[in-house]
Amino acid sequence: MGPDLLGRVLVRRLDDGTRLAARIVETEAYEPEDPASHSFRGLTPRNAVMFGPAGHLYVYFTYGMHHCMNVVTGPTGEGSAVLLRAAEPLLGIDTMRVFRRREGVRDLCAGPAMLCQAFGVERPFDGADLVIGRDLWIAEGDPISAARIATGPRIGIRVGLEHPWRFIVMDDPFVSAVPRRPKLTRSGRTGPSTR
DNA sequence: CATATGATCCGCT
DNA sequence: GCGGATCATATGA
Repeated sequence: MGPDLLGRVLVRRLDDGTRLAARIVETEAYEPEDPASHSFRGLTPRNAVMFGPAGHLYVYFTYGMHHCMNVVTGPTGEGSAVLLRAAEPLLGIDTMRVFRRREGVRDLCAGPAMLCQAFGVERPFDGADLVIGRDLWIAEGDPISAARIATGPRIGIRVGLEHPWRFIVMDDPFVSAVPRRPKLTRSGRTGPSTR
């Protein structure tokens, strides 16, 4: 499901009618048996939406200032979701600039928290139904062939690194920054070098 | 009640 | 490349 969201388009309609849209180029999958997943330790008020039906949005707040959004994927009761990490801005770019307080198009949606900020998605959207939603939904977009999808370790976690569940569109300039170097010894590269 | 921690970003070096 | 910002959430006393 993680790779299936690549190429699809996240769309938001603001109250004033303004439309925001961005093409998803980077995702990460989180499964219930995976210690890095918020669902790993069972259902809590915070992660309850993860255990609900697929197609809904799980929004969480972290680091005291950032929001991130996930698309729930598994059946009710399972606790699976896909984190939306980066996207290519398509519509409403000027509005995104205001929300983000950044000018560069590449600085608008190049990270999970940036994406949320660019779309104005915060806790109130937790549990939103993306299938029938009129304010936030996901359009089909253009599918990405498997040959153009690269995988690698997920970012910003300290457990579950054995699962290569980060999915990116190969050579796409809108993917988020490469992770903090795990620990370089001399020279050489680490992680999925995609830029 | 108290405290530790984080699926991050940004500014400064 | 590093560390600060900044607080909801979960967990233990």
